[in-house]
Amino acid sequence: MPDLGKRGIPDATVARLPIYLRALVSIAEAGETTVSSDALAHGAGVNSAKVRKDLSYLGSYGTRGVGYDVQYLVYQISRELGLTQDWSVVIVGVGNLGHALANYGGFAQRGFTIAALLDVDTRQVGEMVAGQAVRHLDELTDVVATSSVSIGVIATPAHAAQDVADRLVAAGVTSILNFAPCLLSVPSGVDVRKVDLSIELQILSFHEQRKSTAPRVKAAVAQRLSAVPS
Amino acid sequence: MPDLGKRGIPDATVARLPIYLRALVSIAEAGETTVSSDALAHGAGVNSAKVRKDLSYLGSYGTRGVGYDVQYLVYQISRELGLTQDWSVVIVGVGNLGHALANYGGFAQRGFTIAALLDVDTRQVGEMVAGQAVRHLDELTDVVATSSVSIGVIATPAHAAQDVADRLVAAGVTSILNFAPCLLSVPSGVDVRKVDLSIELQILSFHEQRKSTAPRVKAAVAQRLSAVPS
DNA sequence: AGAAGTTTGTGCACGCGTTCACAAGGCGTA
DNA sequence: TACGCCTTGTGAACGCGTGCACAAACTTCT
Repeated sequence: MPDLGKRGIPDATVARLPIYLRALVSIAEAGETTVSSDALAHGAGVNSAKVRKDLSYLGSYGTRGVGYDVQYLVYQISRELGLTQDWSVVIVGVGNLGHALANYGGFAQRGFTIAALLDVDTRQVGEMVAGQAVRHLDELTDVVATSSVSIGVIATPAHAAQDVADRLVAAGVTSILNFAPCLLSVPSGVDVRKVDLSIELQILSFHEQRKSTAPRVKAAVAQRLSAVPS
Repeated sequence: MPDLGKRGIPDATVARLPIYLRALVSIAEAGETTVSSDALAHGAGVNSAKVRKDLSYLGSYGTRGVGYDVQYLVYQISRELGLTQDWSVVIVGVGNLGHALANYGGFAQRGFTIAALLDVDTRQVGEMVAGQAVRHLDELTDVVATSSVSIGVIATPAHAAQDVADRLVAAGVTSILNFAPCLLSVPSGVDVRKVDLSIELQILSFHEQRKSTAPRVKAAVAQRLSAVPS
């Protein structure tokens, strides 16, 4: 039993809350006003026991024999995740990935406002991306102060990432989302999450190789897939 | 003790092997020919006991009193991850994210060859991206067959992702990397890994909120950061 | 050769997360 | 009201992953 001294939600549960949230929005759009743990589990790709246990960490928001009120649950999860307030984000590095992130609609949709796009490349500075002019990295401290930025996104090459992280921390940013393929060193109290595109591919490669070298599995999969050309 | 019936490497270990690999390459570039579990742990951001236990699943490749031979370890990890062979990859969806992925050097560098870039938008088809002409999604089956593609990357909007996944599976792809923010349903035998940009931000939001509502922590962090303006 | 210093490989214990299984509780119907 | 049906909430067991701590093994120095 996790020692929740009144508010200790397990990390594994926190990581699933956004998934539940997305499933709930989808269910709400389908016109449902109430949802069972089983239906939500199906929409989120997990089993129902996990859903019930996860939601129980937030409180007893369900009704036995009925299920959960969709809108109420959306609100409770949003509140728990801190999505009832807006967060200002800076994106550092306006290469291909920076462009993609700046144009990704999923951010604004969930209350994340892009306060600025920054780069060191003077050729990029001034260019319009996603409705904003790219500004120079040296303006970071100003941007963080005036827009109350608490989250920084690093979309630079690996060799520049640590320097950018240091600047972000010095400017007062306490959460960093790092897309650069490298380890970041930050003081305690600053959260870093890492998204690494090539690591995901390498993990797939591992499993793919095992399929190739396990002829029985490979054959079974091939046969089933050819038998049912969905 | 994990039941490794001769070759059962734990998932948690597999997920760390690419990190060790990157750290090892960096160590090799620094001119080191041998490395201790402690040094490798430092480079990978974990503790040394974990490094030793992880590497012990691959075999006894170290020398007591000395450490691990860097080049040999690089080879063994590469082999275990299936990186000693080239993998063909198709990228479906050539929006901002598709562009970023196509131009990301980390793929080719690790033996992942982009066999084709596909899209349904006829305005995109024919455009040159990362040295390749974008082709229409209908050519998927041909591409998979002629280039022996086993990995598909989905970089489309969410509403198109399930259809693309179905097509990939039907064409014979058995591993999928999904960037679309939705749940994919695939037959067993097909591996799916998901990368979701906005979920990561929401997890950061959760922790950021807890910092705000825990004044003691917040104050301590702020004081420490202002005292040491790195 | 022997002793001292290093570093690996691993048995063991602990803790977190998952899953099962069921009691508790609410709804609908007669 | 009483009975049957449905769904939540959770205690308890299990399994995986982590980290400690130490024996085994190799190197270096005297």
